Amino acid sequence: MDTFELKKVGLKATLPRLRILEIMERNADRHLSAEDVYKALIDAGEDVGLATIYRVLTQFEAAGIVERHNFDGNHAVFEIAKGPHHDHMVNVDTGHVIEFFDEEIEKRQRAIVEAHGFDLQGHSLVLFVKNRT
Amino acid sequence: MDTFELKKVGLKATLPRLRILEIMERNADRHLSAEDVYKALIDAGEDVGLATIYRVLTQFEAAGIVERHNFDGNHAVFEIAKGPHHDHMVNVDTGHVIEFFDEEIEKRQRAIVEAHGFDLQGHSLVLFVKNRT
DNA sequence: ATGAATGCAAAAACTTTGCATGACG
DNA sequence: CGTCATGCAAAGTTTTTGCATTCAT
Repeated sequence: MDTFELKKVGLKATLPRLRILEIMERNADRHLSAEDVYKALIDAGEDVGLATIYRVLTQFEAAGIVERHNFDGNHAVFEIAKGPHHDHMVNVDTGHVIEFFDEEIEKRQRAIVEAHGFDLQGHSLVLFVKNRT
Repeated sequence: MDTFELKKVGLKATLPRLRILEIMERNADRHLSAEDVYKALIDAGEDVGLATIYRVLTQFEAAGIVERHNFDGNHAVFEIAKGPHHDHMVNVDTGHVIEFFDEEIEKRQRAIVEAHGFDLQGHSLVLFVKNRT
């Protein structure tokens, strides 16, 4: 049960939160918008409000349970925070999202930030790609 | 005069477009929202509509005159497309944006995309940093 | 029991669009 | 002059908020 997962981060184990967490886990390989989660729950016969999805996903983000991304500037998508950090490649033809990790890039980022006298808090890297013709 | 700059990319040299281009050039070191540009023009006594700012900035983007960024997911900012490509560092304490370029990162990006069998169309890299305490 | 969480509807924030008028080439 | 661009206002999207009710502990 995910109940413990929620209590662990100080969130009451309410039904909507459990359902949303289930959806996110069941779609661990995808990036879902708030609307996507909402539709999935409505389709499953749950009685939930879109506002709750937004509120809960924001709480999950703060708790480190999910990550929020803005691949396009129009709407946010969420993915469950599974294991190690990774960045994303978006296929502009299909919309598909591919995950990748490159230690070299991570290392350079840290070096650059150091050199400017800052601490790195986080980063967002998205590569926009096309199928090779 | 910027008239030629506009005609060069196939845009009629209208007054609003010239004014907007001026603002962008005068603030080449900043990242302005559509609202910022709008206010600057209103303050300068120009009679312009916010819708025009959005339309023109979108055209400028398509023409390669400006670049659009989404540092946060809430609103777009624009900067004049000056010289060579660069990425951005956002100071989360102050909101300041610092530009940087790293050939190593660029190179790795190309290599990663190659390895996945794609063509790189573009990328978005933002480092979120904090003042060292 | 009691404070937190929810659903609904309304509002907010940003951006786009329809249309009549006005400006560019 | 014909067309394209503009301003205004209205509509569209996505996300947030207020409030009465319900739920978890």
